[in-house]
Amino acid sequence: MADRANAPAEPGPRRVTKRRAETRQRLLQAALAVFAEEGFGRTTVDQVCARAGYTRGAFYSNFETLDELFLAVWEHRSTELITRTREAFEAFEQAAVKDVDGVVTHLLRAVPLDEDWYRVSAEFTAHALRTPELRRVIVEREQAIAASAMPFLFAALAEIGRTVPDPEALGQALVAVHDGTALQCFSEPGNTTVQQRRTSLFAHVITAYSSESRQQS
Amino acid sequence: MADRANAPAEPGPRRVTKRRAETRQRLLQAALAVFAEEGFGRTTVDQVCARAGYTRGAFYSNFETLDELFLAVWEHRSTELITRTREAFEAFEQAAVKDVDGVVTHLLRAVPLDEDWYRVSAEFTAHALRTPELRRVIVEREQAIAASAMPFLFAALAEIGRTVPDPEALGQALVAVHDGTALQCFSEPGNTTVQQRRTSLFAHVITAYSSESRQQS
DNA sequence: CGTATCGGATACATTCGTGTATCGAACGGA
DNA sequence: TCCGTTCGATACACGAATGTATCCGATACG
Repeated sequence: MADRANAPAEPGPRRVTKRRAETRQRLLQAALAVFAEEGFGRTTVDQVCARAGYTRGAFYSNFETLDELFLAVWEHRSTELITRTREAFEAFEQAAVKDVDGVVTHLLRAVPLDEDWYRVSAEFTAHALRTPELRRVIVEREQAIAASAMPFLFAALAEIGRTVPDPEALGQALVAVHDGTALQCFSEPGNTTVQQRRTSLFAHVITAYSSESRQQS
Repeated sequence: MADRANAPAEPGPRRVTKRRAETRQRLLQAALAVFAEEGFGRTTVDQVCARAGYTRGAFYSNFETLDELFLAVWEHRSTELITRTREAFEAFEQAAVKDVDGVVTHLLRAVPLDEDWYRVSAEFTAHALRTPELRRVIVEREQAIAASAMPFLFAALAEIGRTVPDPEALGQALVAVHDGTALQCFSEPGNTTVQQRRTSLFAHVITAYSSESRQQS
């Protein structure tokens, strides 16, 4: 009650220590792995902690409920992937692209296909649709993805003399195509045809949503 | 032990009665609803039985495990949807289509968007990726979908003078687009723009994967 | 260094779900 | 109508996961 220091009615932990951040991090990492293996719904607090090298005490000291952890894991990992993608794009900066296929190659190389992540996000998606306050989280994330990747795509297209009349429509289309084709690739891992079709679907969509402007830069 | 009648070492129930089929059916139906609401992973045997108006005895008399029920529900519902779609197509038989947009309209009207089903199948998908012997089930289903719907699509396209060079590629592309856009529609229910974009994405893809042959029929 | 707070470990009580074994009623065949 | 079989209900025992309360080692700070 009689807190003298800087305690303005904040019930959270007063001083966030270094150790705490480390623990939290390891729990997030472990949870992602366990969710991918067991499924969120069948995952137990103990499994996550064991995989991270803790006991259940660590969990209850950092999270209230498994749902909270699920959300944290998903947000953490998805921002991580967005960052990684942007970095990959920046690395391509000066690489020359000649045509739409070249753009697609870049795009697909920057956007990784991660089966573990697919499993987890598929289940999170279903979970979010069941939880009203989580719906917005999903659309925000999709917008963030588009906002982060599109500029690079435009730049690449501009290089080959193409412009995009309706950027948002293309963004939405590409996200849909990415999500939809991901499953196909995972369910037939060895099948190269599926992956080629994925590539050409991207090419077709990008072509359809962009138009030849004039000269190449 | 000393079974005299027609018991050729078959451990399953000898005579499948009418009541049994009815029970099974109601369990499947109830399970679908509960899975959609609670998620498969968090669903309990008792919840399913209660919703169907039974007690747990009914379940254990019809299924071994929840996983088995999950698979049964998914297979039942997805074949049901395939049938329904084909019927919808057949009803359109003589309706006149003028252009690609007309074809898309038909297509989207025949293929329903069902959020409950999306939730369940998303989770089933993740579940199947975790379970080696279920991967093939998914690809088989996707092939069945394509095989069932494509003929109608070709017929409609033929009517407006278009042919499809690579049918399988188009089938795969459309399934991917359907799956990918479904989530977008569900996460922003009120947003009509999203749905329009979905429609035009279908149109673009169909256009890109078909070519003008000659005259209309 | 010494001390106070923090963070994770441990122990405990409790709830919840499962699987099985048994019972009784409905059903189907003659 | 009667009898045997089937199917779902009920009861029970067990295991597993949760949440909390408490303890002790680690860490930050003066």
